[in-house]
Amino acid sequence: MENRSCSACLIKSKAAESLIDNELELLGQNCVEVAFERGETLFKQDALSSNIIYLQKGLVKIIMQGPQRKQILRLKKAPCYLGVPTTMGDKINHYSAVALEPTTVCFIDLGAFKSLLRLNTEFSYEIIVELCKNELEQFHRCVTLVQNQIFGRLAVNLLYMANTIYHSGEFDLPLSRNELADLICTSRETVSRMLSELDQDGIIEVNGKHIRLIDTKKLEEISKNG
DNA sequence: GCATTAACCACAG
DNA sequence: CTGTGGTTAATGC
Repeated sequence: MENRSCSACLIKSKAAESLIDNELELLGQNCVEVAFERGETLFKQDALSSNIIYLQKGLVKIIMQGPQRKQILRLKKAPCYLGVPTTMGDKINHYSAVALEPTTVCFIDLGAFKSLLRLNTEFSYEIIVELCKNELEQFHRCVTLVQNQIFGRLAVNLLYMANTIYHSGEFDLPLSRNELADLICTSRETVSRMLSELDQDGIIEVNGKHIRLIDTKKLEEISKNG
């Protein structure tokens, strides 16, 4: 197997920035880079997991099969780590990850990852920070989903895509209406209706998957009150 | 009661 | 895969 030269990598994680030469070597010997197309599964719920995944480039959806239906837990954009909780926390994956656009990831051997956590405290620290930020985001998402009405939930997620994922008020939805419904816990019909209603009210412009935010102020209001 | 919200069903592009 | 219309159940004045 060809060794990765992680030291030369230009898209190192913040944690990996703090690794020294021989640690990067260890990482390089124990990781593999893989490219995925849109729709391909990076890892699957219920499968044995023995890798930590570093999402180098791209966008994925994290999904969990519930008792009733599929739930989209959240979208994750590179660069970030995936599967730390599900790989460290149990033998099998508790959720799946599917690419939403061409995506590049590094599969890191769990043993090597654990070694790095022990060897380099700065590395561990950065991993903990990332995990904590994730947990906070999840808590907020949870409260939004439970307490906001659907307009509010939709608005929050449109703003998230514009601000955090695409850094633009104009973007193409990476999800179908159905998936968007799975993300904000509603039905696909309701998503369709709400999008056209926001369009009619001149708050956003909808053209199939293409979205343009027009009245961001209003949308923010809806995201807080609706 | 009456209005609102949102799910479910059916059917058409 | 989407959009729309009708129906219905739950909840709140």
